[in-house]
This record gives sequence, structure tokens and C-alpha cells, in this order.
Amino acid sequence: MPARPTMKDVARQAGVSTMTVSRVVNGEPGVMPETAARVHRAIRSLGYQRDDVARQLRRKGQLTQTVGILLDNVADPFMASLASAVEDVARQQGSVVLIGSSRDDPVREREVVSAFTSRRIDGLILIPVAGSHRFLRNAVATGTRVVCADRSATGLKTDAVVVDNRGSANRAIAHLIAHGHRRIAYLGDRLDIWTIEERYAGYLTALAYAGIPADPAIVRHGLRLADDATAAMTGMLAEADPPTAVLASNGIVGLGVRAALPAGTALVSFDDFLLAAQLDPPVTVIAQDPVAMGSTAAHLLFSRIHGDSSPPRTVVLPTRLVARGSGEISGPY
Amino acid sequence: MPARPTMKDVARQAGVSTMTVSRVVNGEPGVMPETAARVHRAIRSLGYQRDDVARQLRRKGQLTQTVGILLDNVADPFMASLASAVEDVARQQGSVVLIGSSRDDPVREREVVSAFTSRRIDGLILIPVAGSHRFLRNAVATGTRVVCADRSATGLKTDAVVVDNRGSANRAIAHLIAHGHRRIAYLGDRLDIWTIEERYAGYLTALAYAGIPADPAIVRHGLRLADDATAAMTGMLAEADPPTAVLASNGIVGLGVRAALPAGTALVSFDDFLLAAQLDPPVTVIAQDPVAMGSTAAHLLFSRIHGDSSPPRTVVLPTRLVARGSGEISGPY
DNA sequence: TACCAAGCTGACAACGATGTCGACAGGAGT
DNA sequence: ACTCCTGTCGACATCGTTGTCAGCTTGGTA
Repeated sequence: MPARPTMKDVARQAGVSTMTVSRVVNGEPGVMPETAARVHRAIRSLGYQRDDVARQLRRKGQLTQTVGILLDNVADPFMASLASAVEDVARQQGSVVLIGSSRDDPVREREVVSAFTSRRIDGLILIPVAGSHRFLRNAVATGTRVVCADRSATGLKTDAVVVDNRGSANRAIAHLIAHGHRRIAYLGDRLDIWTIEERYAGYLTALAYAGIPADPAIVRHGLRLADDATAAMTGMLAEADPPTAVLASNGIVGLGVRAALPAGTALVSFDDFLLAAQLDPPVTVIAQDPVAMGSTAAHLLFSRIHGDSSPPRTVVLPTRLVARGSGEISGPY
Repeated sequence: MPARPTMKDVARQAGVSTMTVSRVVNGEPGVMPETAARVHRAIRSLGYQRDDVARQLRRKGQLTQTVGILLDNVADPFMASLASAVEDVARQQGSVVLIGSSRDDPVREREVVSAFTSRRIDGLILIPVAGSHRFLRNAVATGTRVVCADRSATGLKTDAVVVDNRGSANRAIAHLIAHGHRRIAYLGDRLDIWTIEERYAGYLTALAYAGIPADPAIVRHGLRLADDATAAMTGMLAEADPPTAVLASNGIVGLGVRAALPAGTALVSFDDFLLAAQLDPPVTVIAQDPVAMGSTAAHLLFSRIHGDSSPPRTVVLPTRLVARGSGEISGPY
């Protein structure tokens, strides 16, 4: 395996100094065209490519043109769209993207953050897992900008881009109540996830506002997989006084619930998904826009990287209640 | 903004040399416990973290513990699952992952590859776009390992992990023929994508084998979006002698086709998708396993990185024809 | 001729880490 | 008392690149 050629190799071949090679490589002025041509020939003949590792070291005040994105799970469609939007913005800005999944594990999250910051990333888009993020303070203090997306971090003041989870859930429940439902179930993911907690709070608020007592018998938390949700729904339906309508805390749960749902029971689910409209009945959803979220977060991040040091702000993006049918099934009253 | 502390800062604070700090940081033996404790205290008090940029430079023969993955589009569920699997393996191996999207653009692909190799990635998982990949030879010659996934690259001999696209399409068509269809349409993505070309070839082969002449009137290429496919399908159905069955070259096209498909027309689509089973009728698919593909490619890549220099090999993963109903609708004969 | 400006180029140090090797202390063996 | 370890530690050079600054030409001008 031939070693990677360096500037020294190019310089020798072209009969100039490494400094001149550096100038040519970086398109700096002050090199005679003829000399530059000789250098270019040498570069091509050796297959030289600038080593950005060394470059980043030397130019220390400078940026590494690398940002990180750390999310729950790259395979999740919502996260994947978000990541894709971030990557697009990063590319426009001339940066590359390091990606990592936390898989809801705070330990893994810390490890990945550490692997990222030790590579001197300029900034980080973070979808925080539950738990304190005070460990990020060091990184922030030494110049790594952090923007949270989807959820905000506890124990750390950063920019964040979120949706109004509580208000959206509230609206969805009001929507079901307006269609005559009074016995409305909630099936949800882990309550220690910030978005889920907010959505559940919105559920409770809306019920209270309508004077409907919340009944723990038709509430389930901690559903991680679609199958969990299906089983939970099935179980709930077998009990006395089953719900006439259901709110699902997210897309995965919504899918699972739907598989167990008898005709005539209403469903509203957080998160739009492919095909929601082609199902029978089509599923009413609270749609978020992951692309807008990703690109907003990325733009915010780069404005920080480029020097914006105003106080941290939280951007709240709108959701849309997309009525498709499953949420408009009338209740018994 | 305080500068990031360096080993020199830690060394000064602990009253030792930088070399001793280095030894402590890397857990090397030969440091008195008491000294190490002093160093650890200094590290904590300053918030020191090793700078891997500098480290990678110094340890030149060594690896950067960074791999790249370059795919069409991170937002595509198939690619996202694949990327997620790659990231898992990379993490087990102690590496981080740079991600990039080519968006089917050869220019963008080259740019991203260049940005990756200039950062000295140890290896690259590549889902190649159409066109020659000879430009990768330099990178390969100087030590960047490349493994192609999903498609193989032209103009470059590398490892690859693919499925038997041609054979799978062939089987799908045989399946439709066995159900009595003779007028089978093909709707597909761009033919210059390797997988698509293979699938189309399988379509033609199966028809020829059954003695059915291929009819260009019921073949469409170049469908990029679901809406393109819906429009194409609608148009085809309006013509004389419409098809009784359809093969869709991939999931996006399959979705689009389905939206325009009258009851009674059979459909087999490449790529499984969430909810394919919950549709009415449920969609028969040729399922690939993106997680297996990603993790196989990643393991192959790391075995190369760790020194395996046997000749390039191509791993062919199986597909499953998942009969769910839409492909088992009987034809008119 | 002497001098200077402008344009081009190279020598050297530095970025932050680590590999090499030698210094030094203290104990064991002769 | 001398060597010879062994264990601990530091000085120095080095990775590939770039910032600084000085040196060299060249040509024009006084």
C-alpha cells in the first residue's frame, strides 16, 4: 500500500517549497501561473489530496467544518427526514456531518457526544434522551454550539426547535370531544421522554377543561414497539367500559393501536406516516414537519457557529391536525 | 470563550510533563498511582478532553476511527435502516460515522467522497449513483477501503453487498404468470440505476421464458416520485388493452401505482414498507433486509480495515417474496 | 549607478498529541 | 562499593499543514 502523498512529496516533484504548494492548493494569490501549473501537474501525477486532519490542527482558531447530529435512531422515518434536512444545510455551508444514534440510552449518548467533541465538531444538533445534559456544559463552554431538536434538554440552556406538543394534544382531544366522545383513551411511549410527557399533559388538560375525569384504566405508558401498542389496545378493549376514541402519542404507537382497533372507534395519532391516507379508514394525525425542524435547527446552529451569541431561544414550529376520517368517527353521545 | 485546554495546561496544573499526561489519558502503564491521581484531578478541574484531531495526525500509520457512508438520500426508509445498521457496527468497532447524501448526483457524490477522504476516513460504505467510479481509485490506492451496498460500482473493483435483483424480479413475474396473468406491466425508476436495470432485465427474462412478448406500451421508466408513478399508471389504464398485473421497481413506485390501481389488478412491488400488510388488499412485495445489508457491508468493511486483503467479493443476500394478496389476484385466463 | 517597490518564494516555527530514548532514583545482587 | 536492574518520568523530534517574515528577483526611477 503506497503511503498517502504529502505536500512534501508534491513540493519535491514540482521543485518548489511546501509553502508554495500550500498556496496553490488553497488558491491563494501570489504564485506565478507557470509555477502553479507545475504544482498542479505534480498534484495530479501523485494523486495528492490535502490532509484536513493536519490542516485543522494548524489552523486552530478555525472551524473544522464538521457538525454532529445525534438522534434516537437513524432508522426512524421522522428522525431520518430531520437528519436529511440537516445534512442538506450542512452541505450548503461546506460542512460534513457526523451521525450517531443514542437509542434512548444516556450512556451511549454521552459516549457519542464525547467521540464527537474530541474530534472538535463545530456544533451539534441533539435530540436529547431523558435525563440531565449538564455534562454538555464543558463542551458548550469551549465553543461547541448545541441546538436541540424535537425535545429540549434539561440542565442546560440551549437553542431548541420543537413543536407545541401540549397544545397539539389538547387540540386533538378537543376535536374528539367535539365529535361526541367522552371516553377517550391515551396510549403512549415512555413518559420520561419530554415530548411524550407534554403530549400526555395536553391530554389531561383537555379532559379537565371539558370536565371529563381522567380514568387510569384507559391510559397506557411505556409502549416502545408497535406490537406493545397492539397488545395494550387489545387488552384495554377486553376490559369493562372500553374507550370510544384513542389518542396515540406517536406514529409507532398509532400503527400498533390501529391494528387492534375495531371499526367505529376513533383514532388520532401523533406523527404523519406514509400511507396514513390510503388506509381504511384513513388515519387522522397530528402532523409535524421534520424537514422544517431539521433545517431550522441547522440554520440556527450555523448562525451560532458564525458568531451569533444572542440569548438561547426556542423556536416552536406549528403542527397540523390532518382530519382524514379516523378521528371524525362520532362518539355515542 | 475560554480556549480548549490542552495537555500542556493539564501538565502545568499537575506539575508533570505532557508525556505523563498522555500516558494517563491513554491508560498506559508506568505511571505511579499517585501521579496519575494528580493528573486526573487536573483533567477534571480543567475539563480537559483529548484532541483527536492532533492525535490522528501524530499516529500516522494508524486509523482515524472514522468511516463514511454515502447514500442517495438519508430520508429514504430503506437507506435509513441500512445506515442505522452501519452505525451500530461502527460503534461496536469504536468508530464514528460521517454521513452524506448524493441525491443521485455524480458531482455531489464526488464532492462528498472528497470531503470524506480529505478527513482520512478509514473506509467508506457507498451506495453508488450511476456512472463511473474510477475517481475512487486514488482513494483506494492510498488505503481507503470501499464497500458498495445495494448496487455495485462500475469502473472499480470493490466488495459489494447486493440482492439478486434480476432473479427476484424474475420470480415475481413467474408468480404473476402462475396466477394466470399474461399482460403484466412494468413501472420503474431510472433505468441507469444498476438495481433498476437488473430488475427490468429480470422482468424481460421471465416474460421471454414464458413466451410472452414484451410490450413497450405497458412499460414505463424514469419514475422518481410516487406522483409520477400514479400519473403513469393512470395514463396506462386509459389506453387500449390495459395490464392485468403490475410489477413496481421499488417501494416509492409501488405506492404511487397502488393509489391509481383499480380493484382486480394485481400488484407486486419491490421493497417492503410499513403498513403494506394493513392495506386493502395487502400488498405483495419482494422484501429486502436493509439491516442485514448494512451490517454485512459494515462487517466486510471493518474486516478490510483490519487487514483482510483477499480479492474483492460480492455478497448476494436473499430476498423474500411476501405474498399478501395483491399479487395473488387471478388473471383473466 | 544606486535604490526602492512589488511580486514571488522559501525557511522556520507552531498547532496538540505521541514514539523514542535517555535520565534518574532506589533496591538487589555480587 | 560497584554494577545492573526496574520502575518512573521528561526532553526532543515528529506527524502534515499553514502563518510569519525575510530574502530574492525584476524592473523602474532618480
